Amino acid sequence: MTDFTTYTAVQHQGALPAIPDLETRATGDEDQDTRLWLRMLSCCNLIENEVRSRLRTEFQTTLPRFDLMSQLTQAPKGMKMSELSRLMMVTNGNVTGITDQLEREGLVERLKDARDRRSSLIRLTAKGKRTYRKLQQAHESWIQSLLGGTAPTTRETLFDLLGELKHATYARLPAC
Amino acid sequence: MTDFTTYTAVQHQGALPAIPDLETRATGDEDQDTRLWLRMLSCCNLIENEVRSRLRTEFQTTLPRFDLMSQLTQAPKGMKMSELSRLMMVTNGNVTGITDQLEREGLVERLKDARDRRSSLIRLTAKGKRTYRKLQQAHESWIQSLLGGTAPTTRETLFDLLGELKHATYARLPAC
DNA sequence: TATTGTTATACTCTATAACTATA
DNA sequence: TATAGTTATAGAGTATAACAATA
Repeated sequence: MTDFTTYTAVQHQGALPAIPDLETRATGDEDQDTRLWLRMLSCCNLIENEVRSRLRTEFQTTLPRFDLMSQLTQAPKGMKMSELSRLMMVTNGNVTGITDQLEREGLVERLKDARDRRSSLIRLTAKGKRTYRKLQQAHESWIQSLLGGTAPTTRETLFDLLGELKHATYARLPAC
Repeated sequence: MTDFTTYTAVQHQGALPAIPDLETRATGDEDQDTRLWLRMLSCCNLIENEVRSRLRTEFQTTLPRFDLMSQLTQAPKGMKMSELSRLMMVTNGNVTGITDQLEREGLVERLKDARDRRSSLIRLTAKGKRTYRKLQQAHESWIQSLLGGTAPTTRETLFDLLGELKHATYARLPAC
């Protein structure tokens, strides 16, 4: 094993350009699982960084805020904080913080749950729905322009195989 | 289009368990690119959250610090800050901050570049190399246990297709 | 003038833990 | 006792911008 030969350099020699990212740290002797992981991570980071940057500069918002609003579109009657916390995989305290921001801007509202006075239900306001629609459309066009270079068969196969991988991985998380 | 039917629920009905994550926000009417993106993102987040958590609890460190050390293993004679910044895709100021932390702990050292006195070269110390080796071994075993449930043919195909996607996406980034 | 790296600042996200109110 | 949500705290990462030293 040579610790200092980059995997990227080996694979791309004379053909494809080297991409500066996480994957360049692969050294050629990783096991196959690690190579797959680093490659998937670098794909995600390329896109995620771009999306975060555009959400910030074009809409003055963030991915977690977009995510929270997105979750709420599926619960027109409102969603409990604890449910949001579970779906977003962050702690209750963090959901409170993000909700506070969105509430101050009039994008979501807290409703009292009559059946359990400890709980509140969060839902999008009319303004929040309008705002989300714009965000979602912009997001979709960004993704299309970033991924549009991928062949449809590649995309479909990837989608299916990532589904397999996701479920295999999920089942192996200690928390499950 | 129905805005409130979750894609996850539709796809998994009666077969696979619903996984609480970003992908649950898909509503069934996204275009194929967006569906692929959300699925890839949720795969990454499942693994990344687990890795971040274990780096913190088991090694009191973080992914960017691990990443920086990892980049340095490929430059035994040292790497410039600006090169690190480019590879890690973060700003110079942030590389300075992470380097400061690692230097305080004796894991990396700054060397003066005789040819350009503005620059410094960063490299792993002996202690840093030992620490990195432990981290890398733990990381590899975590990934193997998380991805080990994936069939080898699935893994190989994913690896190749993600390579395609990565290069197609990279070419479409505005910054390029 | 441009580049390398540092410093300062402000902000978001995150985890942890203590706390209140309710069940 | 347990649960839902809030608050407080501390820390990390990030972007932006001003700055010094050097090229």
